Amino acid sequence: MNLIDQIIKQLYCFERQSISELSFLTKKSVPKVTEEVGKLVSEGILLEAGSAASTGGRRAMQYQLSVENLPYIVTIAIDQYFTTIAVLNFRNEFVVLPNRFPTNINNDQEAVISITKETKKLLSALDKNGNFIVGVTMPGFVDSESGLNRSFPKDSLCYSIKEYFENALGFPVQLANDSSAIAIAEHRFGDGRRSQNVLVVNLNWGVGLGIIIENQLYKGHSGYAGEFSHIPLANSKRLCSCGKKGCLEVEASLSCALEYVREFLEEKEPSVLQSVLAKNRVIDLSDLVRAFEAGDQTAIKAVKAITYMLGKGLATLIHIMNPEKIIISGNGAAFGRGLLPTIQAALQEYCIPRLSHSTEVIISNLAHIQIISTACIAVLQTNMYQYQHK
Amino acid sequence: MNLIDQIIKQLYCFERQSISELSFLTKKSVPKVTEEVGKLVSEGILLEAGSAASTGGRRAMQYQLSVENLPYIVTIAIDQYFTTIAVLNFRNEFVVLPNRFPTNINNDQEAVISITKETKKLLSALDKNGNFIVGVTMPGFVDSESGLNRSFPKDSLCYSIKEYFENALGFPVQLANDSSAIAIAEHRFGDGRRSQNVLVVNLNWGVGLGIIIENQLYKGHSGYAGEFSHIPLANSKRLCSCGKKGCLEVEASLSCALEYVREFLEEKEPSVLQSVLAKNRVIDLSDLVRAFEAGDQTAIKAVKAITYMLGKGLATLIHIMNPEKIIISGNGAAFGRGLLPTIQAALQEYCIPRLSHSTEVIISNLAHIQIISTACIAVLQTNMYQYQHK
DNA sequence: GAAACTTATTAAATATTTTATTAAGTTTCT
DNA sequence: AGAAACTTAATAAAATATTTAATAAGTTTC
Repeated sequence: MNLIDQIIKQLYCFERQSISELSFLTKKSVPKVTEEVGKLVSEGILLEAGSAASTGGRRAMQYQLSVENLPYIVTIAIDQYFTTIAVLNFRNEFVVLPNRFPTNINNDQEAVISITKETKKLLSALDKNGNFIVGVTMPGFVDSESGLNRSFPKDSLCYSIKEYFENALGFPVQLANDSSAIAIAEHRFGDGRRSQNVLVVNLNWGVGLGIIIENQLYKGHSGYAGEFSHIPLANSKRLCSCGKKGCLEVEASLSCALEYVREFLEEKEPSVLQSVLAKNRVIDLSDLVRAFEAGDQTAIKAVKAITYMLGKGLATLIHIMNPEKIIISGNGAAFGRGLLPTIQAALQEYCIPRLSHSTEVIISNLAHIQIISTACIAVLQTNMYQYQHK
Repeated sequence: MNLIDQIIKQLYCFERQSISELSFLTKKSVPKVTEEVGKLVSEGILLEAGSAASTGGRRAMQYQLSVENLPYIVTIAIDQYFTTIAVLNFRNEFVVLPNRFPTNINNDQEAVISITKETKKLLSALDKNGNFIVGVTMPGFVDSESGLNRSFPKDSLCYSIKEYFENALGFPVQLANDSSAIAIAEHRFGDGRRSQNVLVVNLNWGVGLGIIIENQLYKGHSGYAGEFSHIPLANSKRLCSCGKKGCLEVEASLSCALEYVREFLEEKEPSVLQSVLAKNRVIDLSDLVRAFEAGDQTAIKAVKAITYMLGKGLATLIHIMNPEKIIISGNGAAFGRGLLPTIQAALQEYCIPRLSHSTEVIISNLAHIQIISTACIAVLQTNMYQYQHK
């Protein structure tokens, strides 16, 4: 990774920075950074952005990216049941607002084809002289380098999905696991910004984990680190899709919360959700969030149940990793700070106080986290050096 | 850490290396390394050690440390019930053979005083013009940088134990947690030598964990990473010293194995250990190891019980960390490869196959691991630059 | 409002790395 | 067996980057 690439990426994450800040961030000397920034300014990729606030001496010139001369970022965020497409610029501003539509990843071929169609439709409406980069995030054993999702059989379109999208769309594609991407985004743009060691939980239909160590995503030996979903947690009889019993995923995921709600409603518990169920025949996540925020006892009971088990899982994480922060992100973060009391109760029960006290648990407040995180990996995994001469 | 310091430490770990190997290890250029090695040779700290085996071209000159011009390493390895003292040179050869004597760390003052006495006795018999470095390893929440063991109250001699030993002995002292030190030693001298990401389990009276990521000990936010002992593991009623139930420590430690043996023998199970108990009134670890190796069913039952629970704990580690290798080290490694079948059985039950298959579990075969590891941290934590001018 | 103090920028000196060259030892082919 | 071709190590020269010092541009204090 060369210096120009690094400078562009730092400015993508931090918007406006001075030479000396960039020198610190890239660990290169001031004269060297000055030289490279000069080049980028003369090529129209960087802009002078006024002088920085006073720190007691001569004020530093700040620089920012010139979004006009950089490509648009097409984001394709795939989860178990939905896909969201959007287009952003290098300031993370929406060029095309998010479009969310149902896709079942278990119907892999069908899902990929409909995603391709939607994306093409969107791109044809836009014109940027083909200056696009594409980011794709999805669950599974994803290998970013090779662009493969090894959770699918080799003949599935989802297996060599990077290659598939590159051929179908005609632009460079970057692929990442959804939880890994969210971890990176929370560390760059969210509450993890000032921390070197952060764990980010992707509370979603499953429960993912991204591990940031020394400001970098920890991938493990074969790229599968963070398989939090399937750690043995409870002596329950609930069977997991992986074939084992007592996995965290079947005790602490959003799917699990919705299932609890379904059970409770079947048992005729009084709840505002009874009327929603009657009307829509189904309870979805936003229904549950609204009921939870409104103080509905059934909703609270279901959410508390998964949150407590999540907390028990976090206790194990804290003991092993001693992280500075744990950020609860993903769709489940929509429940907000109301999750914290139950998590803290579980930590109190399962953690050595000295350890739980040195880790801060935070609920993410980043909006559109799946899209932002997809844009983030699109940029960070692309070699920006190539844009020097355009 | 400057280059001279790095070169000395690399040669401590790898014995004999050529310029180009050192250049690779230190990530510095060949001319620079050549210059520094030249200095060290002229000062008598390095010796030319013949040319390397042929690799198809001109043979490289190898260099090694000149132990005569480097200090002796005094190692003080403290565990829950025993302390072992030894003296080594920079080739990890014994200058004074290990001396193991009982010390109860819970009687902190008494233990420290008796260790000091033994060490002084040993040093006075030796003469190296006061050219010693001292390493101390012990269990607890140890902070190597400040030299404090925060598991003890502030007025205990064990709290500011580095300072205490430095004053009492008059030589620089390096302090580390026992499991952290063992992890570093297994990574430098043991089966973890060729791996970047290794987990080392210190199977002892408790169960410690040292995490090596990218060839470095991972310490976590406040230095307490690897508190494997107290992760919630079982729904058992056995109470842990930490006040919680179901901790790994009370299900998978050597203390636990000995307790099982005691119970089994009380229940009059036939065993070779019955006669040992009758003779010595107590069963110690070496008795259990001998019985286990001899195929004694009671010994095997006790060891299998803790090993299975350890395996369950390892499953969690593998899911989260996806390590290349897990090395079972510490006193428990004395049971040898006989531990593996039970561990593998537990992994099969609690791990996703894709993950367990990508991690290799190994039983350590390093002799004197606690002493070697103590020497290792004594050297690696000392700034070797100072020895350039002596 | 000048003097003392900070900090950014630029210039010069120093240090390091890269590249090219030369030396030394292996292998291969006749 | 012995020379030619091939590797790799060690050294020298050139290119590059960093450190240090000097200067410029603001702030704060008295």
